[in-house]
Amino acid sequence: MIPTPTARSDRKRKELVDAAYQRLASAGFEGLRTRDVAGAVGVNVATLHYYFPTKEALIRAVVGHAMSRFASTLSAEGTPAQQLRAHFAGLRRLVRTEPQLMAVMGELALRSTRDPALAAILRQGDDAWHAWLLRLLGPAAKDGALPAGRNPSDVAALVMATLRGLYMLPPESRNPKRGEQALRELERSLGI
Amino acid sequence: MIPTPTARSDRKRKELVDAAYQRLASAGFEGLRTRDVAGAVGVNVATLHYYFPTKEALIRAVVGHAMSRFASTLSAEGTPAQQLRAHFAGLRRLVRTEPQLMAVMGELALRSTRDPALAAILRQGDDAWHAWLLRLLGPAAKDGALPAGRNPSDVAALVMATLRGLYMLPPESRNPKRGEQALRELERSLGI
Amino acid sequence: MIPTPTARSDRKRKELVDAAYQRLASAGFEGLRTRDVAGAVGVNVATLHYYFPTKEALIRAVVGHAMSRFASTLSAEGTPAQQLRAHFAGLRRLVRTEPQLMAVMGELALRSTRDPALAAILRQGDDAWHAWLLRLLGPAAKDGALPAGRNPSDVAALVMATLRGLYMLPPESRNPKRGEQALRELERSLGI
Amino acid sequence: MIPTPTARSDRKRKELVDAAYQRLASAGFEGLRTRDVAGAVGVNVATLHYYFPTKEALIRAVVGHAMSRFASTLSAEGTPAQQLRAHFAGLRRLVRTEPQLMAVMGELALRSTRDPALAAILRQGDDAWHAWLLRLLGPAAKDGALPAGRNPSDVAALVMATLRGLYMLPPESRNPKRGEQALRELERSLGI
DNA sequence: TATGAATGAGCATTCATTCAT
DNA sequence: GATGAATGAATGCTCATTCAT
Repeated sequence: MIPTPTARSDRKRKELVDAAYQRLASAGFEGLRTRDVAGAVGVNVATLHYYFPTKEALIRAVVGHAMSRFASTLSAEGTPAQQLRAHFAGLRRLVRTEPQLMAVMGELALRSTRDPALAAILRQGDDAWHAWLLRLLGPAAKDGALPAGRNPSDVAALVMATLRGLYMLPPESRNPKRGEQALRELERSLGI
Repeated sequence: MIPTPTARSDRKRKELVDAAYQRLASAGFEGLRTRDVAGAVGVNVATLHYYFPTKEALIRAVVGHAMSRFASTLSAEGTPAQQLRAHFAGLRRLVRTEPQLMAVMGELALRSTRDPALAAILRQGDDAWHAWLLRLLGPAAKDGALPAGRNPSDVAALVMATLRGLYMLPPESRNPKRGEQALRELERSLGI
Repeated sequence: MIPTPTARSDRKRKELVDAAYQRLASAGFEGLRTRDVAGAVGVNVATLHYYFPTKEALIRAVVGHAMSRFASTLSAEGTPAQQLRAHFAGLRRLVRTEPQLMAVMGELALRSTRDPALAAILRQGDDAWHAWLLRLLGPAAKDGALPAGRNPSDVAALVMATLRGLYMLPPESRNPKRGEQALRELERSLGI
Repeated sequence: MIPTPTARSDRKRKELVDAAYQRLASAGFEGLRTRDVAGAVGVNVATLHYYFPTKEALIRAVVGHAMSRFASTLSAEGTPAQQLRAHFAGLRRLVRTEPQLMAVMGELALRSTRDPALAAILRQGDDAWHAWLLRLLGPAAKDGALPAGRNPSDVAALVMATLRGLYMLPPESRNPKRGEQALRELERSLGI
């Protein structure tokens, strides 16, 4: 089937968003240039502005893309314990197969200080993540899988903080082996 | 005593570094401008370049400043458990009294992807932090203060990852209450 | 009767010219954009370029439109004195009902410095206007309606200069009441 | 005497304003480019922006320059009739020696439709011009130099409208001889 | 030491124009 | 006839850096 004009146009939009996403991951907001993004897709800068009126609009689209990529990690099946394990495994895999995502999330998080709209979006994602973890940790607490006396909500917050610390800040800034250590220890403390 | 030329010169260097540090915290690398830094100190941009040949050189000095500020958190006295408690309390206080430091550390961490020299410096700090925690957690493990079977080195890595996640990424990107929850849970899990 | 393709095509051309005319009046050459003109008619910019190969061609058409609108003021009936009075009244009315025309004429006049072809067209209009006034003022001079010793050609030139000064330069640049004063005084000096 | 830095800086500012003034006269607002202005002075565009933060600021300075040039025509000595004659002669000379001024005034007048601040400035100039003419025409009316029954204020308004029509719209848009005719006739009607 | 003045290279954005469909 | 998509060449403005004084 020949793609309709709209479909082709949609594809180019996505290509541009993806190119911007890649550049944001590799160069940061500091080094994000519309010309580079356009060039990566093989089009003129003016074409980029045909699809996105401003750089800001492009960035918003990248934010949406990153958030949806991140959200995809939260879908799983099986028992709560299995899902939790799958979540950790999924993140590990994601970091290996698409390290850009975490770099982008880190950039977005840092930028949220100066961009209230972005902050709101990130907080929404944060809430969704917490709610999702809570659904898994609640039953685990009843089963006794979670050490007695631990509040599932607090545990979820701890898990999130740790995973952020591990993944949203680049491994280059740490001793490489320490990431694996921390993750293992976190899993152990959750009994998974 | 009248400050010698060198002493006065040193003071101006420090003023410039501090101004750059503040701007980096508030505007990020993305918004760091030499003119603003010079302006904050009340001197001409050209003067800034007299003290720091390039923007890069200024940034290096800021890195040094931030690292030494951070290292100062690691000095403490008392029993290991007391020191650990003091470390957490110190970080909490630091975040309140000098929130810029963590913002700067986050910016530096993200930048380390594109700046091997910076990455090396951050890794050194990381190692020092880990060693310092290990000195506190080792005895704790022997005392049984740490739950049985937990490897002090892994626990230290977990602590570091969590604190990074909590402090080096800005609170704007999270649900505000979740930070305190995570920190409490971390302390609880360490038995402090 | 269904309009033939050519008739429909002609109508669209006119719509575009009129839209360009309106934009020229309100935004000046400085702010005249082909996209805006096309948008005002509800068509794509490419469609505009189907009818007018270049922006210049569109402008030429606007010039023609403006000149013909202006020429329409010169048709009148009655005695010379009546016609002269009607001319003044017509201009007054025109300024009220179609202020764009004078704005456009002003823009064109200013542009004529850099556009010899336009200058030639305007001079033609100028000559026609002068000839027409002369036809009215000549008899008036013989009747003694014009003060003795006044050369009708010179008087016509004076009338034209004054009306240009009053109408082709926007009222915003003057004290508003001064326009009516000048016009009244001009009429009085002509004995009408 | 060696010019102080400020004096040299002032000179460059003036050079830039003058270059902008010339470009505005020759190319209009439509064709006014900061790069051209800078180039005419032999400096980089960035230098232009060192002196004038925005193009608008430069334009404001040009407005001030043009207004003061224009105001200089209003200073004269002698009897009212002599001054009036000198005013006309001065304008004639100005048009010959500095035709740019009138072109610029025309551009400013046209722009005043879209620039309220500019409109206010032009109206001030208009008021000053009217007041000045009134001071000359009032005595003339008493002397009987002005035909009986003519209101000096109205006559002044007529003079201004005519001179605007003659000078602020470029001669290219008219039959060249008509300008001189109109001016002569105006002078004759004023008895000078 | 300090600065006013200057700049090259670059940046996001604009705009008339083109062309395949 | 009409349009969505694309672009080359600007355009106003920025910024780290240089240099004569």
